[in-house]
Amino acid sequence: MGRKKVEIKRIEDRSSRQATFSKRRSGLMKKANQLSILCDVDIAVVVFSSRGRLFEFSSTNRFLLLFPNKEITLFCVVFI
Amino acid sequence: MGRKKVEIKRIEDRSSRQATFSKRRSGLMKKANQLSILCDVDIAVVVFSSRGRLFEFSSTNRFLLLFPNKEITLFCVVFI
DNA sequence: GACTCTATTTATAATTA
DNA sequence: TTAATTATAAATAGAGT
Repeated sequence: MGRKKVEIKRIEDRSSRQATFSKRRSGLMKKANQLSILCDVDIAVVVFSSRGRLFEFSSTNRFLLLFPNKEITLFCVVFI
Repeated sequence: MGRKKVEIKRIEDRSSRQATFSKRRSGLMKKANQLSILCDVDIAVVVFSSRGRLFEFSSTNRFLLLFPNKEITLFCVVFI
């Protein structure tokens, strides 16, 4: 989906990896949102960066997203 | 990405919705897997169908996927 | 419902501003 | 560096099995 075919393995270059992370993370959340709407299903996506930053998507408040503290040593998605 | 542009709203036709769910769910999990590998991050995706079936992807065993029972009234993704 | 096919849309890698 | 641009790879809608 770009100028070149990309092999699916860890991107070693730091800035390339960061750029790809930003783009593809956005794409993943978009896809999750579309799927939840098109098919009327509940979806949660959680992504942890290597530095412990958390990115999440939830299609519904039927998921409780719990963030106990900023260190995020434990993170829960609870389906209620 | 298909023969026609699709508006992002609930697909009313049952079998079309089911077909799309199957295809796009597979696509979403694939994208999650690629992102986790390319960018070396941890990802969990949980999808609940309207009938309560659960589909999940986890890039790592740092996520504990807890299934208390088959009824799945409560489901947890725990980041450890 | 789950495959195959393929026209077409969409995502995105590399580049440029 | 952050934001567009654009050429190309990839996903997928619809049809047929």
